[in-house]
Amino acid sequence: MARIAEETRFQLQRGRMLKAAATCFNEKGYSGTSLKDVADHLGLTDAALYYYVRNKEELVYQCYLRAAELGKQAMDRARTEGRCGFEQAFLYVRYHVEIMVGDRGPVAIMSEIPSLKPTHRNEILNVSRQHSTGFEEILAAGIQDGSIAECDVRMTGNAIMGAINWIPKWFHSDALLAKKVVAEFPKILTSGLRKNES
Amino acid sequence: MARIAEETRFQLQRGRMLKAAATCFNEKGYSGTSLKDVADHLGLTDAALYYYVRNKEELVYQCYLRAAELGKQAMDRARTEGRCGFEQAFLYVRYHVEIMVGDRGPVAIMSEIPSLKPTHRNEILNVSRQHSTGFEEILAAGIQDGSIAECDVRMTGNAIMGAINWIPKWFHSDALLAKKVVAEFPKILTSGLRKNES
DNA sequence: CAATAATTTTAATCTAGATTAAAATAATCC
DNA sequence: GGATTATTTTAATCTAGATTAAAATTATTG
Repeated sequence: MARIAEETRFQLQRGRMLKAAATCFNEKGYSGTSLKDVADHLGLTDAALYYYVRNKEELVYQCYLRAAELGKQAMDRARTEGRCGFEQAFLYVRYHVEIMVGDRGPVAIMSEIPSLKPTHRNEILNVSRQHSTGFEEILAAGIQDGSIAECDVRMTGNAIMGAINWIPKWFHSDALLAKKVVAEFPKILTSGLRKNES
Repeated sequence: MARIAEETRFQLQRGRMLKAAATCFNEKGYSGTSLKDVADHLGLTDAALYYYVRNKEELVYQCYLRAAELGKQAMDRARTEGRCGFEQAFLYVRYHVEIMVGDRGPVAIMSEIPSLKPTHRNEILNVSRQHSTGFEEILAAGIQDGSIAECDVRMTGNAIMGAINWIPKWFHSDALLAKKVVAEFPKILTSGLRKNES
């Protein structure tokens, strides 16, 4: 029964569903998107979604999990490739932004974490915390290696990641604008980190 | 019938209600907060809220309007007091952040603009657009007067305001942390704007 | 092609929570 | 203190949209 092929098909649809859901949630808000809205994007019936997900809560959860995964990928890559703290921070912004405005997106804004069921909520919160901590470590490393000026890594991390997380609020699939964002955001968000040579 | 006093009372309760609603929306998410949740914060019954607001949609709308107003106040003040573009940008961040973490808050994150009814949605979108434009003008003025380095004002505005708007996501009423945020955020968010004396 | 498994639809329910109307309480004023 | 107005509660509805079960369809496999 072609296990591999079947799983691929299933997972493909599921992936499409998560993208459609993220699009809807970002554009129409959580309360504004019904399962029918998501299903319409896929040419399916709302009931069909239940084949892929237990309920709406799980749909949201999966969207957030995907968002977290993509963010982690960006950070891992940046850590591998960057040769100093500053470079890692710069690349992280670069790669994460690239994901948010690129074809792998859209990435769902995590507006509804509180209404996830406890297990899911905790998992998402943990992953998010790890992600924040990871970025703070990059900043701290940069201060150590002299590539980043002294700063409050916690606040700086919050500021930079907030700017990134907010992107879906004003960006909606536009290739030209996407280029601009990728070109500008990394510069803008890290130019303040540079060690001042005064 | 003491018009003035009565209106004061009404408006006081209404103001408390908006704060309570903003708190709930930010902490429990939109779908996660029922009118009963908001009412509980005030020691009232859910039905009582209908004396102050036509329905839930209008409650959200009022919260957003209040958020927009507070943001505008911060910007107006910064424009008046700042002596150059950079100073205005710095003060705007300062004052807006002060509001978001201070006693006049909390400020509701605008997650559900799409589910507002058209008139309300458009009004909020207009005000937001004006606000963004206002900040971009400050940046442009700073570039003109030489206090801010050349940059893409649109992207820079999006980055800085995104970082500010995201604050309620991780900040929850904590006086000590609030002090830190007010001390750090303005520096962090504007240090990249400075004209490089190289 | 028959059989089995995977996917989707149809057609009902089911439900939390928003909303409403009327009654009750509290405040204010002369 | 009695009358009038403001505020809140009680006790029903009402509803969009989530959920479910069973049937129909489509794909896959030997």
